[in-house]
Amino acid sequence: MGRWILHVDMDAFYAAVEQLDHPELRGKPVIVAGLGPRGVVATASYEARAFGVHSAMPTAQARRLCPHGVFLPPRFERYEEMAEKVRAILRSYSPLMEPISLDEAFVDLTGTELLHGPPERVAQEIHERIPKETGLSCSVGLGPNKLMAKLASDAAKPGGLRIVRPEEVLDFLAPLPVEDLWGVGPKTAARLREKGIHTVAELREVSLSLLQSWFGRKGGEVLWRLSRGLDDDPVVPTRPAKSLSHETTYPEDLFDPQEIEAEVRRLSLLVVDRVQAQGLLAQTVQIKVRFSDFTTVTRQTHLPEPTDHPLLIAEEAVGLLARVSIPEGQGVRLLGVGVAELSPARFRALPLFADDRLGQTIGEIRKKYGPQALDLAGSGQN
DNA sequence: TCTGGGGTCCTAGGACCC
DNA sequence: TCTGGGGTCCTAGGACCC
Repeated sequence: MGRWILHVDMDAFYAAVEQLDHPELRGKPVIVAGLGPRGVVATASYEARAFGVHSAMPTAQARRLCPHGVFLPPRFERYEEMAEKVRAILRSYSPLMEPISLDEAFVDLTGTELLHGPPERVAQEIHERIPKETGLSCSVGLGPNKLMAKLASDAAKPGGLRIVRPEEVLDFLAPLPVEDLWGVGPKTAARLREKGIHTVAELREVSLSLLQSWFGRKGGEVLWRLSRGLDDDPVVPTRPAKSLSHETTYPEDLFDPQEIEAEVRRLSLLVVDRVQAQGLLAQTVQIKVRFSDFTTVTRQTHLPEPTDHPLLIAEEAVGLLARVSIPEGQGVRLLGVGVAELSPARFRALPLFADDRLGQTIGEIRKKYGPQALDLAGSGQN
């Protein structure tokens, strides 16, 4: 049976929320960005895009392009609030609603016809309701799968609605540049371009076996299917997180080994706070170090048993740090700490030492009094 | 004033085993 | 005194997404 998948993409979401909350900013170039020396643009309003500003661009560059722009730091709690409003609207049409980020979501409308009418009409209704009820503009795409729904909403941007019916898929895809396909990024696009392949129509001419010889068994097959609009990825409302991490890019590179170690402990505790808050245990600890020249290394270790113990995890992270040799003359630009192999804490194994409640206690104190209440030796300010 | 932060997935290569 | 051939597990790196 054919599926109907809808994709909603909020237009310039963070900037639009700022313009909603601050009416005097409407019609002006608004740029939500990291404001530090190494910040990047999260979202530029369409007025700012006219100056060439776009997401992921260094804020410094955006300031040069758009000196009169209004630069604001992100207010994620507020965006989350508005995202939830949008999600509530979407959920009223199907329980199969999958948020992709704060500003995007898929809805599986297959089989909702008896309840809500034909998917084409539902798409129109959603497209009208979201601006009416939230004050924010959105683009809506409807297609036979996630791939086509997303490409349809891309084509509808900004503020439009686009429906791609199954029989229209191949013609719709044909003229698109390959990098429009989900999963084809700059590297893959460049490799395809070298081979003279620029559009999806051209990609479709390449045999499966040739694609596989270029991009591996799996990668080749994915490209082959994408170019034909084939995608059976299901809409999944919630998936358990597979990893949790915190990372920081420092305004200036770090050189002092003690400071670097203290930062790794600090990040570890931030991660553990989240692990405990979500009632999880982790069995893998990983760190990430980026040097002045932007080269990045990672180290990870598998623990003998799952844990949410702040000291244990922090010590593991510091141990991983010791396995990283910082190249001559390089400072540390970014540090990250993460955990993976997560499991629910209700399956916690009996503690090795019955009276070791220290880890729990640290977590409880930090929860009650905030992360500064109890830092590990060496991670304080001094 | 070059390049965020939080994720997912895939692959290559070495260790190890039979 | 080069070279087996799987299979699996683990780690590090990289591509990609928003």
